[in-house]
Amino acid sequence: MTDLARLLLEARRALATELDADLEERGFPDLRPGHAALFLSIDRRSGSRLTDLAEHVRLTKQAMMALVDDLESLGYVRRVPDPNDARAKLVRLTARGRRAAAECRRAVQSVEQRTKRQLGDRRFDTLREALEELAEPSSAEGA
Amino acid sequence: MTDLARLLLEARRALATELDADLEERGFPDLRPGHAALFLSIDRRSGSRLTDLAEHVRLTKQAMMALVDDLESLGYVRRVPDPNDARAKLVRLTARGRRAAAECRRAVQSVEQRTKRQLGDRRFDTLREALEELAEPSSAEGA
DNA sequence: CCCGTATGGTCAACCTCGTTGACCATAGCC
DNA sequence: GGCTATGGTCAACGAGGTTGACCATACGGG
Repeated sequence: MTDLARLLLEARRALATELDADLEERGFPDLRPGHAALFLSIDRRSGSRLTDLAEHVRLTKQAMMALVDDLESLGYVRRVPDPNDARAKLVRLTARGRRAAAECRRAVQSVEQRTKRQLGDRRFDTLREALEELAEPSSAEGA
Repeated sequence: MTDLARLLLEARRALATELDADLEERGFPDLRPGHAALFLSIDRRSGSRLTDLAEHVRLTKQAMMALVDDLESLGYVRRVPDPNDARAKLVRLTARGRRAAAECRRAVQSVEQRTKRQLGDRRFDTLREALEELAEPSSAEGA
């Protein structure tokens, strides 16, 4: 079991490393896998709220904040006030951000395709399914 | 893909949390899942070298050191000089350590059994297999 | 016998990815 | 008009690792 846990960690790291390398090849060495998830979730036109992004990616808003801070300081994203809610801000892609988002999609696609090829569609699906079941909080019930 | 990575993380966390809770119920609230791996790897009679433990668990020796430091300060383990090699030390279970190790084995077994039941043996095996393939460094080749 | 290299353990610094807790400002209901 | 809920933010921390540098001992070859 401890090795299962370790395998989960290592598999994740392998995937992350691969995506990272892919992103770098595409000219975005400053983007890390975590950012990609944000790029895939953000609304391309109007932008998205921090809270919505966090929820979509299943992160705390604080964690999402850190990602947005990164991307903002790198010039991929800008925070603009939400016209409909003075508390909120919209995280909006800059022109550069739109390019990056597009490459992220491709990079993610590419890794996913390769993984599917490596594993075969059936095992890939089984893997995802099994992980979803394990990841559910309900797993650890029943003392 | 980014969600696959996330699932790997979450699945791992779920497993770790479950093991942690199990360990606590067994009276070892100060043990964390990382320690369990050590307990499962250590030679119960003569003890094991740090390097061997690290290798067995696929950790750097520095990371293993931290675990051993923990367990030593908690009184589960002692470092004794290796009679066959003045450079080396043997990490040896104390009496308390032996009890803890036994409970760790049971806790790990228990989580593993439950997981197998949850997933079914076939999917469990597929999962492990798939993870092993993904975790291999060879996965990310070919730019 | 002595030297160079390999190996075992250790220290220090750092990173990623995430968490919880506390707060403030604005929303929005009654 | 006040009360609670919500959006964003700051600060601190934790787990679980990594790399790099080092020192002492081991061990093989001249």
